[in-house]
Amino acid sequence: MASIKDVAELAGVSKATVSRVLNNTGQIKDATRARVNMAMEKLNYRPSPLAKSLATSSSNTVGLIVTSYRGSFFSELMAEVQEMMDSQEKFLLVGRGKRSRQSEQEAILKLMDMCCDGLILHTRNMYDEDLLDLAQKSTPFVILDREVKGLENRSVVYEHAEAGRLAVEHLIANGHRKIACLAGPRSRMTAELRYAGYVQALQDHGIEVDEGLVAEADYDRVGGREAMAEIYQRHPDVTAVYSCSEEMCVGAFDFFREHNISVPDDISIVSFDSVSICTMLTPQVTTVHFPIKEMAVEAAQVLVSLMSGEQDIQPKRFAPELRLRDSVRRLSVSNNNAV
Amino acid sequence: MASIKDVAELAGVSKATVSRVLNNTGQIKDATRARVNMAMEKLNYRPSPLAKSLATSSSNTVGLIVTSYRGSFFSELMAEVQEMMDSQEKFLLVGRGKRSRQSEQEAILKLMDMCCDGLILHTRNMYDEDLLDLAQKSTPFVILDREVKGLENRSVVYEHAEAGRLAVEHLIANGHRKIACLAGPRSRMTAELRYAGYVQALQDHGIEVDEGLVAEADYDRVGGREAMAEIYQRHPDVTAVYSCSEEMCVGAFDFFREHNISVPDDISIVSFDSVSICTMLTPQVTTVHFPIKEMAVEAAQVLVSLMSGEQDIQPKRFAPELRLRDSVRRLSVSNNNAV
DNA sequence: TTGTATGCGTTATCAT
DNA sequence: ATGATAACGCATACAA
Repeated sequence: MASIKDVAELAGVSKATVSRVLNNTGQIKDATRARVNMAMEKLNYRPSPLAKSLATSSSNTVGLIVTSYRGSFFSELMAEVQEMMDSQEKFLLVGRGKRSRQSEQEAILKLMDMCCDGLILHTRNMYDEDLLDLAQKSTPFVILDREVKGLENRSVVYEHAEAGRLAVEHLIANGHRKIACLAGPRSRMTAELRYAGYVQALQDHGIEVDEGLVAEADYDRVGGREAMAEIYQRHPDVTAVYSCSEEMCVGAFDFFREHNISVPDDISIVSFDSVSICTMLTPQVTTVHFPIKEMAVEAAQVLVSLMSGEQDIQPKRFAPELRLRDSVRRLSVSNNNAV
Repeated sequence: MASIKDVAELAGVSKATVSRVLNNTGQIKDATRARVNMAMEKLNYRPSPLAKSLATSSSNTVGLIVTSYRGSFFSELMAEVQEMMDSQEKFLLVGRGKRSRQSEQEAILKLMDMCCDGLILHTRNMYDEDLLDLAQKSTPFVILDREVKGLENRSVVYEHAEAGRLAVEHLIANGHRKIACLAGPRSRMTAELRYAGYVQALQDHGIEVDEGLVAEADYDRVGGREAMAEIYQRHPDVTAVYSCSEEMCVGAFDFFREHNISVPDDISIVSFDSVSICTMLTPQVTTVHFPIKEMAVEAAQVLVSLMSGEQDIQPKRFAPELRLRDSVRRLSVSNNNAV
């Protein structure tokens, strides 16, 4: 608990001088620098980040805000951001906006109170206007996986709709017409976009959208199983499913296992995927990859640029990519009872 | 950016009074309290946690230290701890000790510098003596998944060896004798214990330990696949495998898939598991469950008790539990070419 | 019930 | 090249 004062006394200099050697600022005689360093050593001195932050209104810290701490998706995101920040000697603070607009805003304020030098926002419930308001404050931030008009240069985005279209297109190209959709919660923009991609692909091929083939779940495993069950009950004749999250895909497999439905013989499936859970299933499932790691790194890099004062940044946009595996069967024309 | 001073002025009181209403301390006339609250409201006042921490040497914060941010194991741990701390209105700070003793110590010091009120340590490389030293300081902490002599009342432990024994015992009970072991890194105590359980079970049944059936990997998926390949090459006649981590189990399944080896027809497998990855595989694999979530909650609760000054706490001990599923086949006696 | 004054551990401005 | 000193925003012991 030695403070800068103790060091100063032991070294026979003033606090100011100690502060200078600490921060390598100003000109210091080698001899005194040595004395100061000795004193620090001897006292086992550790500067207080709290005091420093209070004095400078900065903290060598960046904040990451997410909606949940659960699952590999989050941990990979966090890991990538921290690793990027390691090179900047910055510490990562993470906060969680539960499921409400207000909660997310509070999390942000909390991190700002702690004087984070920058923020990465992977939030889901705040309004665009909230973000616009936030941009008025001085703390730089970048928005992960969301495009806000007016904040394009701070948004790291992914083409969810195009990704969904790609996935469903693949199913259609393989002769499928009765395609189920395991959709995410309507309230989430990205879920809406993924669903839009489904609709788009069907329309492109003149296939009517049948609401009975669509079921909504909370992006999670049990939700996926239940949604799959629901659809199967209504449409035992589905030949393929498009899953909007990897967890729901696992849930679908749970259902298939329980009912002895074989993939891809009895049913084909394509899923979104970000932490490769889909490659653990048997058979490995064909996916559209959502590159959360790369996006996290990009967000971190953009933030670093922002914090160092750069202005005109054009964050990379991430395009979807289809990863062909073994969960899609080509439907022979005879089986094809479509349009 | 309004400070307590601004509030005081606007309310026409002293800073001390504002501080009092802020912390609900002392006696305050309702009228003044109201004025102060109004002023806070009007100024959009937010107390600075930094200044508060500096003044009080506490922060309403607890620290969690882990070795890696990757994977569901970590995120579930973090999520559980945060949820427990929510009820205490405490914020969670998380730090990462990379892979060295020193790095872990630094992470701890860093969190202490931030004035964490308590620490949960899920570290792997620090020495027992380091922990003993740490106990001299005033910051309370609890050790997760490690038993340190002299710190039993701060250790939340799991019986890894017994868990391993249980798993292998199950294989043996089903007639297996040639049992491979996908072991974790020797350097990790828990890996060592899990391996010890393997040895114990074999010895209990008079089965000789064959080093050729054992391969070490880094607890991860690719490591598991490689280890499995290695063993298979040496011993194509293995009938069962004991996997010391769920990720390695996934890796083993990768190998099986590549070589058309069927579970449990061609080979049986039992694995450690903590975030239920093993239930995503086909067939679902029989596991010994490592209850990370429950242990995280227990650790958090013990820490809360510690922080509130309680002394004689006896943390719960966690016993292993076998979860029977579909990855183990009973070997008929005729197939049994063992001792 | 409220105010004054001091300290927490830094940085930073202004002298010297 | 170095020292004195005033912030930073809060808590708290002591007065009143």
